[in-house]
Amino acid sequence: MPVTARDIARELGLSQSTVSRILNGDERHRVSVQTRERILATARRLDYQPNALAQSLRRGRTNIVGLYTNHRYDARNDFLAEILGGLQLGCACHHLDLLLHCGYAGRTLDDTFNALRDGRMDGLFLHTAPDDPLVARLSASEMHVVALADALPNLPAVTCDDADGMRQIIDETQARGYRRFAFLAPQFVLASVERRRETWERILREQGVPPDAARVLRVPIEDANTVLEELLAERDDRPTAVACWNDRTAYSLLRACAERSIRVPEEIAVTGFDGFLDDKLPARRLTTVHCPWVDVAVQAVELLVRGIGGEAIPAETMLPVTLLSGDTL
Amino acid sequence: MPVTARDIARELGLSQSTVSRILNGDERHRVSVQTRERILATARRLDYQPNALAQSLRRGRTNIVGLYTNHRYDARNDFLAEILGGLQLGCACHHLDLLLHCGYAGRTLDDTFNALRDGRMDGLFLHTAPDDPLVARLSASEMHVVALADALPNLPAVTCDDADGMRQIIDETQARGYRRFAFLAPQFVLASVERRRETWERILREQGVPPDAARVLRVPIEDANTVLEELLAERDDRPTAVACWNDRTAYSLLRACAERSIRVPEEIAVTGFDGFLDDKLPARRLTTVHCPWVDVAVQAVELLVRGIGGEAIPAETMLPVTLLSGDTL
DNA sequence: CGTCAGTGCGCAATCGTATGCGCAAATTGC
DNA sequence: GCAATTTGCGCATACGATTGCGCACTGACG
Repeated sequence: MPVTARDIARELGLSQSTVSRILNGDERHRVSVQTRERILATARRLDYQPNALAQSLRRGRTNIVGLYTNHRYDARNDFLAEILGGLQLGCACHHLDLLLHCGYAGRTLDDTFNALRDGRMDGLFLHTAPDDPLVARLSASEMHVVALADALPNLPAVTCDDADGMRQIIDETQARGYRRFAFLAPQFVLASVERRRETWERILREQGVPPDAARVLRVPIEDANTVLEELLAERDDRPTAVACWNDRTAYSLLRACAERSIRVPEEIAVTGFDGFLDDKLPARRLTTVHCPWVDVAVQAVELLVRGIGGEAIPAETMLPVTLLSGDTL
Repeated sequence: MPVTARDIARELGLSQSTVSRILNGDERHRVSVQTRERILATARRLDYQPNALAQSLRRGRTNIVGLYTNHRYDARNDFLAEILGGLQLGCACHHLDLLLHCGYAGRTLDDTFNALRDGRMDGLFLHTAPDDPLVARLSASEMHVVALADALPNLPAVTCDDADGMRQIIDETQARGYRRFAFLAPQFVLASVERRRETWERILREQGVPPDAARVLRVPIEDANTVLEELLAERDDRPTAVACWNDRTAYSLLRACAERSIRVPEEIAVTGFDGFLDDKLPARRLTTVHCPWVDVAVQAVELLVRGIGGEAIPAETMLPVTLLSGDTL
């Protein structure tokens, strides 16, 4: 059995409340120096560790923040790894720990929502689709929430300036004289991706590119190859500049090109988005946009902490991105 | 303010204990059907959600398990991503959530240890070095712990059969006639890596390979290139078959070879270890050993749950690995 | 009519800590 | 020497749930 504050009190013939006050350094409560020392010594000797549950229950504060995402953690999703690393960094600064909600199969929306508001955490980071019903439930609740990477309705968010990144890619692509374009988007909906796509479409339209020379293709996350090969199999009006929604998709495309002996960037230009993949991979250096996801997460922690502290926090915090020039454009 | 069980009781003129029993489906406590219905209806109407902290405090069970690792979560560490995905899967089956301990700068060993035993979690997954002082502290404590991927002294572990994987690699390498060997190990100590290295050294020794034809090189995790280039710069007795401790290191080596126009596998054979990196990367197919880290994590959850339930659990659970044949050997 | 089983529910302690308030003893002030 | 203050600490309750035990009432049965 763990040692409690009451054990210390009993041992010294004091009351539990006095022990508690000493251990918390309560200045308003006067205690003799000897008593203080005895309490501290005994606590050390008995290897006392306050019960965090009892403290949280009483204080109304757990020092735990949660992360909910509808995506899977795996090696394919290096984005989440970056976010997680950043959250860990940020949380460490504020002595917070991070609770990952593990949704079980057959859970309902209510189950999930309830698990997120049962008092175990002070605040929540959210990464999901804008139409996830959870978003509405959470924004209507008392919960402190910060959305990560993608803006969500009625919730504060920390994002990257995707639109600017996409603009830089297009400028560069146009400057090099490419004229037939494609954008590879995922099949699921992410606000940031849609923002990139919209920017891409708008700029090309503004520059007078005809609609049939600016195609958007939806790529399934698990099996990208089919779509990519169909794309490359086209003979005559195959796109010459393909902007991919993320680096992984770009790498898949590069591989497909290599297999068909299509020269990059001579015959086709390829660009990615994210820019955190290890450049030590035995791959060519991809032209991409670096999104500072670690910083995004760190910022998000700052905001959530301020939100929990009662401050108002800005609706959207957008971090700048930078173009990484490789040799695929 | 959240609704409590007392609120429901007050609303209905009942006692809080009756409300609690109904909501927990306590069969031994007889209650009229009408009362039961009224309680359930009111709970629904008031959108009641029991406070998890109070429940945990009383029940002595939090349904939270922790993960402690001394490594960073980031895109370079896809191993952790796999583990995390597996833990999430396993936890979901048992309605557990996962608490990531975020160590803050300047924390002492005691701080960390105390944070792990303050009652917030029922058990812990551990991934660290065998000489981490935390290991001894934890194995001496009452905490339920399962080590992940690497065996740790006096703690149950779930691992992969690295030795067998390494044996398969060596058999294949020898069969193809390579005669000068090197093993690339990381600079930090991981039990599983040392096991791979020992197997590698032992088998080569058994097969009569002279010691100077079986070299072990320690590679710094952050800057592998220097070591790799020194290795490749050697002219005459450069190794012809290099076994890397993981896939990332192997990919780095492949890249270094490509830059120096060294043909793989004609001039040098390269093998990896882990086998979960996306084969959609624009890289050649690496010969490697697939370690089922997701399954390892899922197994670990099963064991931890049984340990928490009071069952004795086996000291080491070793999962089989499989050789993935690429074209680099 | 007394008893006994069964029904329906509440009292109160407990988990371990935090904290407002009060009270006795010691000290000070005049 | 008496009041006023200060020192040093404990009582009791709260946080929100779980749970052993007991009590009142009802109906049945002999």
